[in-house]
Amino acid sequence: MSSSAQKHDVFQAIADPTRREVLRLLAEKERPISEITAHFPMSRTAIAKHLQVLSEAELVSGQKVGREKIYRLHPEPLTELKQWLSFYEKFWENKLSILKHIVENPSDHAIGIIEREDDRQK
Amino acid sequence: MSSSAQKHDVFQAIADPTRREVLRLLAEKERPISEITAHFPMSRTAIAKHLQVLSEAELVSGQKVGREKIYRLHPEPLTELKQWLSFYEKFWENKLSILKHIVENPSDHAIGIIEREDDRQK
DNA sequence: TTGACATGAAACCAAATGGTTTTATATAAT
DNA sequence: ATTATATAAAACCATTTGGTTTCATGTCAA
Repeated sequence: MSSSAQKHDVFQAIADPTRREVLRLLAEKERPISEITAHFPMSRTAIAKHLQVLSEAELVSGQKVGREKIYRLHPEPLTELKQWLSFYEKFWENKLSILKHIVENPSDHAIGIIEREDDRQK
Repeated sequence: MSSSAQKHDVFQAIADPTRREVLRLLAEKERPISEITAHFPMSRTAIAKHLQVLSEAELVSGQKVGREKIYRLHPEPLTELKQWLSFYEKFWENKLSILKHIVENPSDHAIGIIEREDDRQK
């Protein structure tokens, strides 16, 4: 895993479940690497690399304090994700609202039958 | 790239820029593989594999019509992304609103503002 | 000052990823 | 019937990814 900047964007950064869990941990509070590592069944080195990826995406930043390196969440880049999502929201919200309408008005979706029944009665 | 189901989730599916562009194209209208391929500088086979990944994440589905396979967008799985994002929204929106407030009221930015906003939330 | 602790850095590795080319098969059009 | 079109499937390949182990370095504590 190289350390050059700009190699990972926010989409790639959140693709990995371990990294998403790291973000969740840092959302609670800032933590040193070893404390983060304690939550996972893998080595400190592996976590350090995940932090590197998150750092390239600018979702976290680390500051050395004494012999520890304290990482903290930096959620702003997620706005890019939100923007990307908003484009698709209209699509699925439309679909879901149609579904919602059917569920809330169970009589409506048999209109054809009802009209035919009315016709018969005439 | 294997074809077994459940191997790719929505987070992985959208991590690749090509796949995001494929989604955008399918948001406009449903299209056969070759029409999608025409928008990219890579082979039809490569695009077919990307469609496979998107299909595993249930973001698209393909239906054979004659000799073509027509793919269409299936945006519902993006709700998972939206839910995941909503957890972090409060963080950055808080930060941005504080910044906005400071920008709009240059006179009264010391610490007091932030502490007062924290108090309101308690 | 001597360990113990927290991290950094490098070498290594297997598997996944993102692409290619080749070959085969079904359908449409002439 | 023949040919062109659209896709499928498989083999192959280089690079990236996600992990490891090992060794070096800086810092805190006794």
